[in-house]
Amino acid sequence: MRKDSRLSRMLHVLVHLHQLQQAVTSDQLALMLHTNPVVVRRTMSLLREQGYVSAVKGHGGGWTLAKPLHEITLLDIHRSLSESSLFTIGLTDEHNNCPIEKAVNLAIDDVLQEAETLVLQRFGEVTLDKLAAGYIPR
Amino acid sequence: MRKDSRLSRMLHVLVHLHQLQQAVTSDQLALMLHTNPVVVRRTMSLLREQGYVSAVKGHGGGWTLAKPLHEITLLDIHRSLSESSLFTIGLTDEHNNCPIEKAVNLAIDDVLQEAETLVLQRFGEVTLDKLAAGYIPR
DNA sequence: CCTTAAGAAACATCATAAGTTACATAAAAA
DNA sequence: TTTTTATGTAACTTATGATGTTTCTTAAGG
Repeated sequence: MRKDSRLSRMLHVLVHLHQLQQAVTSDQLALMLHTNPVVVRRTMSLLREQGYVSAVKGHGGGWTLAKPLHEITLLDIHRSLSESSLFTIGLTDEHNNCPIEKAVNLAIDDVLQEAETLVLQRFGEVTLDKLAAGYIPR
Repeated sequence: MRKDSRLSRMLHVLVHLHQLQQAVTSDQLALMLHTNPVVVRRTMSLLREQGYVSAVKGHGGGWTLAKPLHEITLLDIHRSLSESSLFTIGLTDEHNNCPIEKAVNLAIDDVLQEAETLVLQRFGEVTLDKLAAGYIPR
């Protein structure tokens, strides 16, 4: 299944922005991420809309952090990037009146909800300054 | 992100197989799932390889349960269907010597591992006879 | 031998993150 | 003012893997 690596990429970018302490262009970030500047703008613009970075056009322009790392969590970035489900598992909804399908979906969804809650909570506990310092696993 | 609905579909099929108590053809299952008999064979054959169902060719043939529902868990079926990750989030591995990328991946993976462990454990606790009886959420 | 069914190979479809092209817009420098 | 540098954005292409389809083979009962 295709993976969404935007969270990983953007976290990487944000910590680098913090360390460089100056505006970095989309072209520079694209080189860093082995990708395209338009992909960088597209993804970074989601973070700009939520106030985590700002962009300046023209000479000397580029991207800078709009908040200190310790005020940004993994959850903040995750939420900025995606409204879609965390899981590759999907439910079917083709038999509105079938009690078996209902029970199956309930059982799967029950577990996935619990796991999603856990992931979001953990993501909310990790601020980006912890990544800059070299993350220590639990 | 495209979802994998095979788990949901196969659980649905297995509980129906139990209730019908007779061989059901791929064509019948395809009608039930609003899909194609070849898709049914392809997916069911993964369960056959693990000994959860058996298939008989020819007249009166079709698919039957090879184990009682109470001896099959959601985890069994999930494992039979997929070796790939549960999550739509992927990590990047483009900068072998970048400590920031390492820290980012470690932080994300740490959380996802914990969540995956939880999901697999919960899936292992749910036997299919509970679905047949009408699943009651935790 | 005919019919019914699974097994299997080869190919098409679909959705979406990622990648690309092209052009508009804004700001600083020449 | 003109040029250069940068983001903003629309439109399109590509890659990937579950899903869907076609076609043929194999096996079993009648």
